Amino acid sequence: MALKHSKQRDMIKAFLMGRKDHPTAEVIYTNVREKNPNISLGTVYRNLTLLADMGEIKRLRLGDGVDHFDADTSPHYHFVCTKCGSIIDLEMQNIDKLQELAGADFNGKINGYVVYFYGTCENCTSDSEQEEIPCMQSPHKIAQSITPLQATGHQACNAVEQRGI
Amino acid sequence: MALKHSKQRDMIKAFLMGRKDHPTAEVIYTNVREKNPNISLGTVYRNLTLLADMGEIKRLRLGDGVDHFDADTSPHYHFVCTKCGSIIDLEMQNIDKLQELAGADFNGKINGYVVYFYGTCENCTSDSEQEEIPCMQSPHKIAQSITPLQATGHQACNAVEQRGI
DNA sequence: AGCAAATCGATAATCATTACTATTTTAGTA
DNA sequence: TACTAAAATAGTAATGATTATCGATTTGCT
Repeated sequence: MALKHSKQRDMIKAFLMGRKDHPTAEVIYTNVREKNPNISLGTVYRNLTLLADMGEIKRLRLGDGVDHFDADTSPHYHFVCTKCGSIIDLEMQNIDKLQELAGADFNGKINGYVVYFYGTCENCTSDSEQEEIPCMQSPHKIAQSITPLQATGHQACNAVEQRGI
Repeated sequence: MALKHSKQRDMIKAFLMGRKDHPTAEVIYTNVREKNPNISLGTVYRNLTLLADMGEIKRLRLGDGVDHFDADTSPHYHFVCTKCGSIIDLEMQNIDKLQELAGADFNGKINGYVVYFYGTCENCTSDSEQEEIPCMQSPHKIAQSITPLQATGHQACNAVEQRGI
C-alpha cells in the first residue's frame, strides 16, 4: 500500500546508474531536467532520500557541505581530490576488520563505519601548476563553493554511505 | 603582523579544552556567553575556524549537518551513537596503515583520511526501551535536529579532523 | 471508470554558517 | 604614555543546501 511507482524516481535512479562520478542533487536535477524539464528540485531531493533509505543508492557525506550520491552500493571506498574536488572509487581490499579493532575496548555496540581518503588525484598530482582550491588547502578542507561537476547541491539526512554492517 | 591576541579566542579555546564531549559552535557559544554575555555567534565561528586552521583544535564533520569541535588534537578515533547522538573517543590502536592500503593501487597521492564509527553507546545498548531517533535509524542517519548537548550549531570550511598526514 | 493513497511541482521556510560594516582592541612605535 | 594601522568584535544581513507545505496529478486497485 506504500511506495507507488514514479517515473521521476526511475529517471533519477537511471541517471545515477549511468555515472561513475558521484553527483550532487543539484547536478542530478539539471541533468534529469534535460529529459523531463518539469521535474522539481524538491522531487529530486525527496527521491534521493527515498532511494537511500531503501538502500538502492548511497549518500556520501564528504564534508564539503554537499551530499553526493552513488548508485554503486557494493562495498568500496572513496577518494576525494582536494584540488579539483573529484571523487574517485578506490580499488582496495576490504577493511571491515576496522570495526573489530574499534570495538575491542568499547562497551557499546559498533554497527558500521565511514572512511574517506583525501589527497590529490593523478591529474592534479602531476600538474604542479594547478593551484590548490583555497578552502581545500589542507585535506578535507573542501569548500561549499566547489562544483566538481557542473552545479552545486547540498545536504540531507538519511542512509549515508556506511560500511561494515 | 597578523593574528593579534583576542580574549574571546582564549575563552573559546579554554572552554573547548575543558570538555571531553565534542560541542558544536552553538553549544560553545551559549556556554562562553555565560562568562562573556556580549560575545557574538559570528565571533565563535570565526575563531573556531581560525583555531582549526592553526591546528590548535580539530573540526569533526560527522555527517549530522553540524560541525563538532575537539581540543584534543592527538591522533584518536571517534564513535557516534545513533540513538543519543553522543560522540565518544575510542581507545584503539593507530590505523594509519589504511593510507598505504588505499594508495597501493592508486595513481594519485593520498595525504590523509577520515574515519568515524557508528553504533549504540553503552547506555543506549543496554537500554532497550530507548527508541532510535527517527533520522538516525540506520547508522549515520544523524539528524540535524539532534542536540547531543544543549543547543544546536552547524557547518563551516577548513581544517576538518583528518588523520594520517 | 472511480477512489484513496502516494507523488509531484512550485514555492516558502529552515538553519548552520558566512559575509559585511561600523566600532573597539591590540601591539607596536614615537 | 599617547598615536596609529592592522586585526578583531558585535550585530546583523545574506547564503545556500535541504526540507516542509500544499493544492494538483498520478498510481494501483477494485
